[in-house]
Amino acid sequence: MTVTIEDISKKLGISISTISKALNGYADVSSQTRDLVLQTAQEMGYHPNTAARNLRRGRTDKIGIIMSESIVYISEYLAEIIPGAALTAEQHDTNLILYTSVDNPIANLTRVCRSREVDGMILLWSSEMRSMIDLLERENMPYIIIGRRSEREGTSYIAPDNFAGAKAITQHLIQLGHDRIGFMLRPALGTTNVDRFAGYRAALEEADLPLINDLVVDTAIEQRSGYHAMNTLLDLPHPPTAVFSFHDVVAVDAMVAATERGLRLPDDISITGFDGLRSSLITTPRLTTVRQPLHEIGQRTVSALLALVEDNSLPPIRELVPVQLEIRESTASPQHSRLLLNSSDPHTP
Amino acid sequence: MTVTIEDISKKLGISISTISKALNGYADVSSQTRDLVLQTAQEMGYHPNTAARNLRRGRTDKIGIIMSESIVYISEYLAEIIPGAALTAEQHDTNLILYTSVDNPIANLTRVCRSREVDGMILLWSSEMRSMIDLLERENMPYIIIGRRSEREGTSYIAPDNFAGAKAITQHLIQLGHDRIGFMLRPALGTTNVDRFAGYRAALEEADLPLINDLVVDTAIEQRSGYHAMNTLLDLPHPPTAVFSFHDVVAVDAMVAATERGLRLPDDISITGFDGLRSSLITTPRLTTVRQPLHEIGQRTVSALLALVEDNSLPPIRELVPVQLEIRESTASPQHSRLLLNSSDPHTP
DNA sequence: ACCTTTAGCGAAAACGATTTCGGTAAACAC
DNA sequence: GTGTTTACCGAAATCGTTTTCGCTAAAGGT
Repeated sequence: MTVTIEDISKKLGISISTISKALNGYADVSSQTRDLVLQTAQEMGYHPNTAARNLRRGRTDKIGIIMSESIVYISEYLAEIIPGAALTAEQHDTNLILYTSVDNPIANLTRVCRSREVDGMILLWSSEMRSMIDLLERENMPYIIIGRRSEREGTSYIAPDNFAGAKAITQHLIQLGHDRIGFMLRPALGTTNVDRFAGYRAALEEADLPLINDLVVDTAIEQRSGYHAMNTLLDLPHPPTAVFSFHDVVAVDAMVAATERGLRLPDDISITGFDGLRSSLITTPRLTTVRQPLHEIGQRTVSALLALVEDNSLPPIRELVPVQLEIRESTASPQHSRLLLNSSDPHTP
Repeated sequence: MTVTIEDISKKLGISISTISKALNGYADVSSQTRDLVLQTAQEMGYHPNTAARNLRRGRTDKIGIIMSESIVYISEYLAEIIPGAALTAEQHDTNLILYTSVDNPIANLTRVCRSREVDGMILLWSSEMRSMIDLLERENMPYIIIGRRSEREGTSYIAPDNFAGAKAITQHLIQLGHDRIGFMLRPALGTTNVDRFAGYRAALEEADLPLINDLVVDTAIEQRSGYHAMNTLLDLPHPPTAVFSFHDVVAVDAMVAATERGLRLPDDISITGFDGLRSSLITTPRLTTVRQPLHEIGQRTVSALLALVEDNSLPPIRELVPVQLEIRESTASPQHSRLLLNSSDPHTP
């Protein structure tokens, strides 16, 4: 059925070892036999059996990417990261294996490590991140965190520059004339949340604007949490004229809430997103946002991980990838905002 | 480092073969030693080496999904299919390997087949589909097409019921009172295009409405092709009052074109999508569309493929998955459409 | 003419599991 | 007491590679 190295050996009357060496570019084989072997292998359609090769070499040329149940559904984000990662992997003769750890992530990851199924692991955000890293360290499995800065010593990551992005978009709002700018947190997202909030705060500080606690509200991962957060802000006696949403999806919810209250976008209230997903392009008005180069993040993550696979004693790789402010139509000057004229009753503007 | 079956053997003073048999549930091992082995394996954190097991069993417990360069970027669609597939695979102790065949799909797929890297293959739409199938047949590799009906004899597929969906959404427009309904084709998509167009035509026929050739326009895969198609329709001396877009992304483009011409949605013109992607939910107004159960399609595809892996002599598996009409705010009665009042000059309604 | 290097090749040992086949001892049949 | 079954176990073959090590013959050095 499938052609093995032995088939070539028999056909050519050359030993198996020489065949293998010819195919793998060893020096102790004459160029004459090498050419013969190469050509015959090609003709016979020979490709080395993956399992046998992996077993002998102790290497699989596969890297895994593990996603927790919740992130499986954050599809827009993944949908851009993963192609970037897969394409880059393939350029290095490596493939991507998808792991979804629904029931028991740690047990699953343990199996993957101990069965030596992959050479390295990409970690997406997960609530079990800490114990996953513990495990990977114990098992001496190379890994890298994608899309999220980690403060843990020795870990590698490729993440967007959330601080710079958040600062830039806040400055944009300030330049438009806003001085009451809401911020929608996402505490569950750890350093991502910390950094974006820090960028927001830094921009306010530099402009000598106060940080107003009432204008900072939480959002959760569940659906439509941006809708509720927006309503909370608009219920304030003195609501903001601009809102920096933690990310695009939340911003879309927020736009719905604002529109339902009869507010005009962006004249009455400016709303921004973050991440630059496709969603941000098809709202009306289109969202001003910060675009993460997700495709590039996927690429660089794989490159970095493969470097770690080559040499696991490398110092940790930690990169913040520059992001891009995308000014669109969801932000404007607050000068004609009805929220300013009659701020005590935003329900009937 | 990693614990092998031999380590257990030495520790317990039991032969390797007995260990293996205990682990794999063979009958000729006493329940006493079985328990002992199982417990010891657990304690030692033993997991069988994947490569060794694959080599011996001639099976990898991996299935591949191959996507062509172009589809890599159709992210919203993939983003729902793939999680469904990955989750289901994992429930069957199988994992998904992602292949992106950029430069040379056939060479890539050949390698995957001949190196026996996977047990089966999922095929997404690709322009090279035909030669891929030829190859898979030759190599006797189980495969299934996802998301697209195939007319080729002997092939298996899981696809949405495009005909029924298209018919339902056209009937919805007819019931609203439209009698000039545009249709945006996507000839590149083969049977998908054929079926959706057939559904459209069937609905017209049943309602005794004529099929008007001018109202049927092409769209291509490139960006914004829906924008141009919409303009073509609106430039007609007698434009349609409703447009059935081939899919949601095209519909979004079409909405932009209509809005730019000062038309009100849905009063002046009704626009529908197809597929029910996230995009369709966040436009203003939200798109009436046909929702494909993408997650379920992913699940069923994997289940079917695994069945074929078990027994490749099975008759082909061909399923059309029911779809769901989602009526939202982008469609309405044409009774107040300005396109009807002044149909010769839609530019200045 | 003798010793040393070099080029090219093949035998054989891994890699870590699964699975076949035969063997032993106890249980059973008669 | 002999023959047969049964329950349990282990030796060894096997999957298809890679890689080490030794061998032969030719080439080179003096």
